[in-house]
Amino acid sequence: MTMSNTGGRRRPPTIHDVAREAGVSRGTVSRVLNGGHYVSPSAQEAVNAAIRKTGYVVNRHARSLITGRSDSVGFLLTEPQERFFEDPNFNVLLSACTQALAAHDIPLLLMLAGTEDERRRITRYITAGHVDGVLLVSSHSGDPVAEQLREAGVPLVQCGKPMGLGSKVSYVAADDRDGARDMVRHLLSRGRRRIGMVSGPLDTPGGVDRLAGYKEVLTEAGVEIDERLIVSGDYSRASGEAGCARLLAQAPDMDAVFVASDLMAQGALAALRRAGRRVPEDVSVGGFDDSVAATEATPALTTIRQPYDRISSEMVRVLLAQIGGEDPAAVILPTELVKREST
Amino acid sequence: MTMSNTGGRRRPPTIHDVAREAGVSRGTVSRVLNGGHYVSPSAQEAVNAAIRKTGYVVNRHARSLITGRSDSVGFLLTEPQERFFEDPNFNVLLSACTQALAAHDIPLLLMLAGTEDERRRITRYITAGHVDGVLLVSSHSGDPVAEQLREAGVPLVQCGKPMGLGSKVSYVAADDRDGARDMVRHLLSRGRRRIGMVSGPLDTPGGVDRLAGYKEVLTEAGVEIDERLIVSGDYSRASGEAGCARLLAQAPDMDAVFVASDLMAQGALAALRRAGRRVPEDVSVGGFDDSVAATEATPALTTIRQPYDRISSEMVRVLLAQIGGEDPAAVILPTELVKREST
DNA sequence: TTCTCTACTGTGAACGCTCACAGAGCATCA
DNA sequence: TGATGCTCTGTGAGCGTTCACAGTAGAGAA
Repeated sequence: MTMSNTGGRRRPPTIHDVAREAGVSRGTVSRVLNGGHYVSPSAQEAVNAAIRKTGYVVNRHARSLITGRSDSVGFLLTEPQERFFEDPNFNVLLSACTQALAAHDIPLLLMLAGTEDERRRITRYITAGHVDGVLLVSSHSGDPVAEQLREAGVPLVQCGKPMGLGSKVSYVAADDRDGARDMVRHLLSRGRRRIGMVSGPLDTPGGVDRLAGYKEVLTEAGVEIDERLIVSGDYSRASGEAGCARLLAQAPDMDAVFVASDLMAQGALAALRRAGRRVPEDVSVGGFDDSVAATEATPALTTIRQPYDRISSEMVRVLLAQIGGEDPAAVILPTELVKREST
Repeated sequence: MTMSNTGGRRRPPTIHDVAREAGVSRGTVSRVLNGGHYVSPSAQEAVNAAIRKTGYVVNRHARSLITGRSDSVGFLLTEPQERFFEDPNFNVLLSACTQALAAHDIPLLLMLAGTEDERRRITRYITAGHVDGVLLVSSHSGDPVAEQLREAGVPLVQCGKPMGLGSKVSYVAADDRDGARDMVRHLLSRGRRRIGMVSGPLDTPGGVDRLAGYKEVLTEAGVEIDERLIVSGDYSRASGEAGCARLLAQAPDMDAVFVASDLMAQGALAALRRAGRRVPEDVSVGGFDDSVAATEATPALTTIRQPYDRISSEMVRVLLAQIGGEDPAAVILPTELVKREST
């Protein structure tokens, strides 16, 4: 009669139906559902059979209403959206986080805070308790959203080291400084001495730390730091191109350049090509990330691999621990030099 | 005393608190929350003031428990994950869908069905009613997940035309055939006659339709269809490179090639470069999608713009309509020729 | 006046689950 | 033997909403 055109979903079985089917009470079914402690093996078995038979799936809304947990997690991106489109790393991160959460049966809610309006709406949504915790991607410093969430006591794990170190916030990051050291040592081992650097934004720890590693190794090796060999970009391809062009203008004798992201390195390759420099014969190029941009570039980029899969799983691990009541934690993961054609 | 280290969230205000504050009953508050019909202006005003004062946010779990709706939507990707990493279009689609839903205050749950196991879990999650509807990205034919969801009566909108046309399922797609026609006409207008094609997979409507458009225009123009000028790829960069190399081997006199995706076109450019052909002097290259891959390519690609932002907003519109009880609908959106350096 | 209709408001009962509690059965120990 | 523990089970209450229903007040018609 009232069969709707959408196919007419029928009322799904409740815990009551399962209890009746198994010949036990709601309480027992609930106990089986939540770990099965204090349940006799026979009841356990009967309930599981009843669940299979009825096709029962727990109603998360009802559960959340009473537990106060939502059993869901937000993935919040406060970067400008274009970066999301452009940077292949976000995809890996997002995908790996989704999968890591799925293993715990926790859905991921994607939240994009582009405009001020969205930012406000999302903050309200989160602080209202509609997610248990937040995975935050925001490399820029002084993110007001992060601060607000922290104040509201929302479990939070940031991807990448946050700028204000005073605040006790969880984060998972690759060892930027050490990665940079490896790359510059590698360039030195190739006989390069006039090594340029296109760093990331200097209001981000990633930008600062990679530059610090670069300077550290050069100083160790007795190579003079030349400020004309240093510029900074914003991780976009275009800024890599512009930055490298500037380096070439300021220091025409540059024989290598360490670029703080693969995407910027792609841009740098374009600038070098336009300037008629051969890579790696005239100028070696080193990237950072080991994203698909590195393998797609011509020539393929030597780069520093950031273990995004491990970063993702650690972010999820730390977040769930924090939701479980543990203290915030910082995790730094090792990077790896990946040699390809550009050096 | 029991202040937890997470900062101690306090109990959020309920509809009851708002009612007390406003001096009205729960029912009145609820009515204000849901459209405000049959509420006096004075009560309306009092309730809104109370909401602002208490910082009340509706508890979605409680609401969902009684309405049966979850007020959330799943974004389901059944493609192999690598495509997700590689193809910039997915980002645009995902991001635009998230934003379009956000405008309706509906969160998006990201669901990646890579393995068989995940597929099963996700299907159960969806059919249990934990989302009101699903935005599905799956260009390949005979997707068992789609079929299962359709049978379960879950509102569903697919991105791209589905293969089995018999089944009544909503979809939003660009006009592939017409886009292909525009591109081939454009190549003809550049004086090209030996026009090759690297199509998409021929078990997808996109693959079939773009090839059909290609053949149609050539036939109209009186140009003979030469099967040696036609190969098919899988939309990946690598397959574009391999496909174009094969075309060059089979038909060395090829003077243009229409490649069914920008990513494949990037590969084709690489193959042409390696073969020593200049683009566009010796061979014109046309892509499809107008993704960032098109502007990043050297030379920048002439391509067919798919209106992904409109596709996204239409997908959301159609899905919400279907959740609201309307019949499934198909939407075909026009494409646009974008001329750049490669032709 | 009385009756009807409309605009508005309050109340109790759900929704499906978890949790605290009480209590039953059984073994162990003084 | 009774007290004490342990394992296991059922029951009622309640989470924060919405919804159906009943009911009130005022305007207009009979």
